[in-house]
Amino acid sequence: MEAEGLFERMRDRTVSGEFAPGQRLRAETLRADYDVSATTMREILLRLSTLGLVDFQEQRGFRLPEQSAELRRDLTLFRILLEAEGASLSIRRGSVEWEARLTAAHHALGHIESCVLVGKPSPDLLALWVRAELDFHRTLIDGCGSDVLKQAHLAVYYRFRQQLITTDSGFHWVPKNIEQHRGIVDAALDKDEELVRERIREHLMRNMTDPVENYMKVRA
Amino acid sequence: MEAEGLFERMRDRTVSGEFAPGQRLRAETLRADYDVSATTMREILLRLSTLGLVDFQEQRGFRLPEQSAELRRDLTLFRILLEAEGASLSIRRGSVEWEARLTAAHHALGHIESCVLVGKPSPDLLALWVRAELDFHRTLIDGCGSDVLKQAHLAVYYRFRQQLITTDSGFHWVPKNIEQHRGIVDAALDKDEELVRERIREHLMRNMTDPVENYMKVRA
DNA sequence: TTGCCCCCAAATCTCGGGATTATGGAAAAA
DNA sequence: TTTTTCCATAATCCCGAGATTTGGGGGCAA
Repeated sequence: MEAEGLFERMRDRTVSGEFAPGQRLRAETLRADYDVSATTMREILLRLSTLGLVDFQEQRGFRLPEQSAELRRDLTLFRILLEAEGASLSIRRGSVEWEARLTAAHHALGHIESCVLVGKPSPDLLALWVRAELDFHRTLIDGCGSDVLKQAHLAVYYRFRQQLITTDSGFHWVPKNIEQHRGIVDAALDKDEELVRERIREHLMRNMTDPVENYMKVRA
Repeated sequence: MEAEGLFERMRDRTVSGEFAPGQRLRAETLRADYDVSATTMREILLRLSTLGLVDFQEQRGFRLPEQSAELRRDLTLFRILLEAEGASLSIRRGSVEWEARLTAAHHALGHIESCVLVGKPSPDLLALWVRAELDFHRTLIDGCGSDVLKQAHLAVYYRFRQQLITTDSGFHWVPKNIEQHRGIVDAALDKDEELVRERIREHLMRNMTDPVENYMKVRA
């Protein structure tokens, strides 16, 4: 079976909220889901552990990382560093094609968030939103010209998402999210690097200032 | 056999210059070096590929990444971003214990570089220098309080080192290196964040401005 | 009751083999 | 001579099973 698709699918599962923090991930159990051997599944889990999406201890197996406010804060600050720098570089390099893609990604994300506002929060809609949000933030730094930065950002994004699998079921933060995204795009199109940095910082900081008590688990 | 030690040993080999850029890394061949099976070695190589230290293509095996000036530039700029930010944060948090460790790491590195100046460049001395240089740059950001930043820095450092395995055999750059390291430490002890950032940038930029033609392969 | 040690069930780790796929050279056609 | 096709060789990839280690429960002594 194609191992590369397996890797991405398992990566998505580790950040989707399907597993609880600290839960053991037994290769022998997961193997049945894709009809592969335990060895192959172990391979996947080892690779995920290199990215920090799975905890691995020799002779003691795999488990999902525990949640921690400090790690959440750490990942948030690092995302701010990378996205602020990446967006700033993207602006400085000034590609019209990048601006077009950014507005497109923002439009798609905004559309989904509008749907969230009126309709009921369904798991499908949440999945769509997660994908659109990732696409938006990746596009934001996509013109920076540094593959290394983009690669590091993607890795930290997944860890960040994993730490936030307990997300608000009421979507009460959506209005402010729409406003912040628009603000970032506007500042980017104005080529105001400092303002973009500040608004990215403000936008990502939200995840830390909102009290954890307001969050509810969403499991598939 | 203990797989964790294997991983670190193979990681060091991929950045030591033992293998040529683009060289194939056959699990079946490498397995003999540690008396393990090809499966175990494949596991190690897969993990290294996640870190970017080994190229992996399905059904086409593993190989050492090619050298490229663009990648070297990219890694350098990213190191500057992380080290400047990490050092700045370390200064801001102002731990006396961190300052002590920084001066200690600088002293150790300076001692080795002094030996390099007088003696002949031996492979052992080169290995000592590599270790001391890594230790110095890790210590520089060690007080930043962000495990995520430190982890990302270590990962990019290894990729950077791998791209520079073709290092100057004459060590003609050592005097300037000593001067730059001292300048960074002095600025750090003065708690001058901006100066530290500028000197880190200058120090790391050296690896890009020096023409590649001046470098000679050093193989064990 | 408490603490320590031993033993057994369960899980992990490693291995060699077999199925699948890429590679490279030779032969045939243009 | 150059290009294309084909096939033998060699490597990769995946699997099931055996060897090794961990964790926990029961027994014995204090």
